Amino acid sequence: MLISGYSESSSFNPSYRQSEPGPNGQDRLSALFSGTPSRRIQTKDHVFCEGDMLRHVYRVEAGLICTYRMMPDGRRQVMGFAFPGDIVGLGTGSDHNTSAQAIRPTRLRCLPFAVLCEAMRNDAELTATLYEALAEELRNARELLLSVCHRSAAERVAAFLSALAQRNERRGLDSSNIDLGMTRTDIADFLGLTIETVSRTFTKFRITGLIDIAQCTAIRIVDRSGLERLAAGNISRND
Amino acid sequence: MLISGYSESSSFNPSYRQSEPGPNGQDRLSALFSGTPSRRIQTKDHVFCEGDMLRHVYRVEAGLICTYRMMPDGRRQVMGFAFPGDIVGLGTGSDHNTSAQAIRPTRLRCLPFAVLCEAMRNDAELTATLYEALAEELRNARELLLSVCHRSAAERVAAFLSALAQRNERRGLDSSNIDLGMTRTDIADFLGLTIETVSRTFTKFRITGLIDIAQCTAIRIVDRSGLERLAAGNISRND
DNA sequence: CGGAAAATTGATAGGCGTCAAAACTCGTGG
DNA sequence: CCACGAGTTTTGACGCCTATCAATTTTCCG
Repeated sequence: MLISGYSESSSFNPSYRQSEPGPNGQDRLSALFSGTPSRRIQTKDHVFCEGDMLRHVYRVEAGLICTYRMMPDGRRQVMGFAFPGDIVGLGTGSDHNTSAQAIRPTRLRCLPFAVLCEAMRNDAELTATLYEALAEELRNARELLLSVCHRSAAERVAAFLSALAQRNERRGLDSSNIDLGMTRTDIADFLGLTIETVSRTFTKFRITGLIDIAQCTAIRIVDRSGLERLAAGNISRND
Repeated sequence: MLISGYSESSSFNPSYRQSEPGPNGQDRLSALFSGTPSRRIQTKDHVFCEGDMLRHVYRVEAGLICTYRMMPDGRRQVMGFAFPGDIVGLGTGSDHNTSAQAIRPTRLRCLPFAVLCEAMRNDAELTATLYEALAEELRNARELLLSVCHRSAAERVAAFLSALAQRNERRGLDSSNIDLGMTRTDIADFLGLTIETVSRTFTKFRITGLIDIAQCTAIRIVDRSGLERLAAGNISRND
């Protein structure tokens, strides 16, 4: 399972750009962002809402953003979490089709969409990079769909924790001690479960020795391979 | 709910291309396809498989394609159905991340990916069109995620039938008499249900007067607004 | 310290998956 | 034209997983 839908550096793979190994689109995107003003927002503040006109594209500098959509009946589907380095707001039409909300104090850089469009018009490399970022989004959305549709609660939570561990690993952080940074509600809405089920599953993992829970939001992974086997569906559901 | 993940003409909305109303990228894409050879495949034949190298992009001329991914445990998630006019195979990295299989005799046009890339490198309009097609994919994947995660079986099936009716309507076809063209298994794997549940739901809809089932694959919609209310979740689940 | 929000734990019920069998569809060949 | 058989669909019985409702405990800040 992938956690963040948005362009994470390590996942770029602009395959259809076969030649021209020179300065790549990612660098150019970084360059675009580096000149922009930064903005600080508090926990629960919205970056944008579903239906808002698309004016800016954002890059998370610090903090944590979650993107979500609401159902007519008031339920919420979290689409992904954007960690520092991730880009939020790409790939919509003229309007945002998700809402984006900070779930802890966050610093963002804001790139006007018009500037990005103008740059894309003159820079095929940059366009290719954004195209790939979007393709990555799509892969993540499909991955999430698979996770949520065809997995038990335990498998979903295990996959979620594994993904966080992998993420920390890629970033050179501690892959055993995970700071969730989000509430049970956020996790539940991401995994298509209820907070009670998420909580019970955490407890079960603690009892079976897969994890340790120091505080609600600080998880220590004790048996990583066990967690990954469970996530992959290789363990009976009544474990 | 949207049925086909892929670029359907009516859904294009290249918002970030603000100027240049001239010949648009869609026309250019059509032009690219019109020179390609066409290929006929039979029901159950694969167009490509998950993990295959990305060599071609396809446009469905006639028939019906379904794209899907497999879970490690053998379960299948249908990602979408591609009807005539839809494009299949976009937006992956260097490999396909879904499989695509004909579920009835189908005719395709095959555009070599290298040709498309070359064209994109020289044609910002075309690139913009493909970018939008990808964004549309992403919207559809998210829509499907919402459908599948937070809706009851009846709501999902109702949404599915409504979407088919809307699709027929947009195409100027009969919006009441729907030819599914797919098996219960395909529908079940798309909606994240079992074939038994799909079948039972169809039966319940027939009994409650929402639909008529002439043959397994030929559905007549009797109470369209009822179906749409149900799809929207506005009716109690024990209806 | 105090109060609100979040998390945990428990009891219960119901929807949907699973297993099983019967009915139906449709293409093939006699 | 009818019969046959494989594949698909329908129907039924049953049980499990998870949502729901409810109460308590813990966490987090002011």
